[in-house]
Amino acid sequence: MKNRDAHTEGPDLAALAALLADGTRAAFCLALLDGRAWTATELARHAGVAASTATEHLNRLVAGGLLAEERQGRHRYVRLADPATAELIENLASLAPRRPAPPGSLPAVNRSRALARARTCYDHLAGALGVAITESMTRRGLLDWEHGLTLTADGTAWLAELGVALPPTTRRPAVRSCLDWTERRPHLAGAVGAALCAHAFDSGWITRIGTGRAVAPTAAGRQALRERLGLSDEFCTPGS
Amino acid sequence: MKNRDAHTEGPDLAALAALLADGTRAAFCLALLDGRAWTATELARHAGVAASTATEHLNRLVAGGLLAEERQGRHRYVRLADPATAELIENLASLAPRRPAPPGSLPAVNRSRALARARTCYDHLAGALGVAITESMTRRGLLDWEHGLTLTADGTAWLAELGVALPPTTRRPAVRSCLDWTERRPHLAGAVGAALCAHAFDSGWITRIGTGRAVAPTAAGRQALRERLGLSDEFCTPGS
DNA sequence: GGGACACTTCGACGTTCGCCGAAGTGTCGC
DNA sequence: GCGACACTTCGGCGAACGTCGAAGTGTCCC
Repeated sequence: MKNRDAHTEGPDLAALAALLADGTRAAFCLALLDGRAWTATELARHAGVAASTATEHLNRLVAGGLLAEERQGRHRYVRLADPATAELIENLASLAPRRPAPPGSLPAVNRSRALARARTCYDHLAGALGVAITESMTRRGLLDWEHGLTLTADGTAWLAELGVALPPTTRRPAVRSCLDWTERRPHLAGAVGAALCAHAFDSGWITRIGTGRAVAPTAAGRQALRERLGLSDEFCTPGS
Repeated sequence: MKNRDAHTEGPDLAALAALLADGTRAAFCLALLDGRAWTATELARHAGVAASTATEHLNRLVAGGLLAEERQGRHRYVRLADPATAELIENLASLAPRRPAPPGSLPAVNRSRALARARTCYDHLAGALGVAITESMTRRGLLDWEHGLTLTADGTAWLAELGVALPPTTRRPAVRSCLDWTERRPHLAGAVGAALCAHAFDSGWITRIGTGRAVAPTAAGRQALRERLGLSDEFCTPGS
């Protein structure tokens, strides 16, 4: 009989990691990083598996606490359970090895490029656009990284001037650095990152591309980003 | 043939999670969160597996990039690859379900209590002591959480007065919040958290308990923590 | 030089898991 | 009320994985 010190009370790391240690379940979680709710059938199609397979995987992810579900008639909607879960998926994604592009698939390459340009990372902006916004805010003194990441007084005023509504003080950090796994540089997350992203959608600055989590700035958005943050059009044009 | 949108270019989340989705490999990684290097035999004993099993698991963890290895004679030492890996394990541990204590095992309960009181969390202090230090620094205006976690000017001066050497500006965040999985409240991580922990060891304020990652303050440490941070003795006494 | 120690390799074994199709249930819309 | 749709349940199948012991290799110390 083994004497297993390792299995005393503590976090069951293996149980949590096992939830994500499967290509289909991982694909579901990455898809849900767009912040929206998907139906079981949508996720099955996205991952290329049978509906029965999708049901079984979703049951495990919900039971394990990573997803939350909601029934509407004959549809089963699921979403990531909470921001902490999204942050975990983001962290894992930033450290995970990259899967190479399948050779010769132009649609797939275009999708990857669109994701790299601009996407939602659960509830904030990511991709080259998200990183550019973060760097511009830093240059303009709205964010300060020197003694930890903080929103400066200028930053608070700037958000108020934009009409960005921050939620009342919560347990959630106001600003958080999120390592962008396509750009390999940080973009802004946390409550401020989420509020800025919501504002960008609400103001019609950005719009979704297709059904994925890629987004693109609109003409009004390009103008606003140029005026408010001095971003050049390179971050704002559709790629070729 | 399936049409798997999900398997286009992107992070291979499942491959990374699979590295940790096993009780033995998870136990290795949690043990290595003490920040030290362990030999293969020590890890095998800790996890209660045969040496051959340990070798095979370590090979996978090294190949997967989570561990780094070093040979010294007939000993194979391994450690966590870098702070980013440690942070990932910490994040997973804080969200993982808790494994209940085995019934009636007094040694195991004592080990859990010791870990909850004070331990190293890779390179910074965790447990009730780590959380208390963080809360006291916040009360005294050395840390500010309101617009993102930042070390204040008072905090920088305080560290200088203590003789805590901060590394030159690096890519690593100066301060980072780490959710303590025993206390369920945040403790201080990042470069400042690491420097404070190193100072506590160097100054003889804390000492390791046995071979695990539990630590305990010394008499000198208790006095220093009382004088410098106003911590009461409840955080500093060995449990009963 | 030889014995002990730390670790590795590999084949065998048992278990677990992902997948699917078929049959079923619950919901909607005509 | 019935057909279509979304989803679920379950048994079967094949693959993958963790474990170990035995045999082996490399290192140390007497």
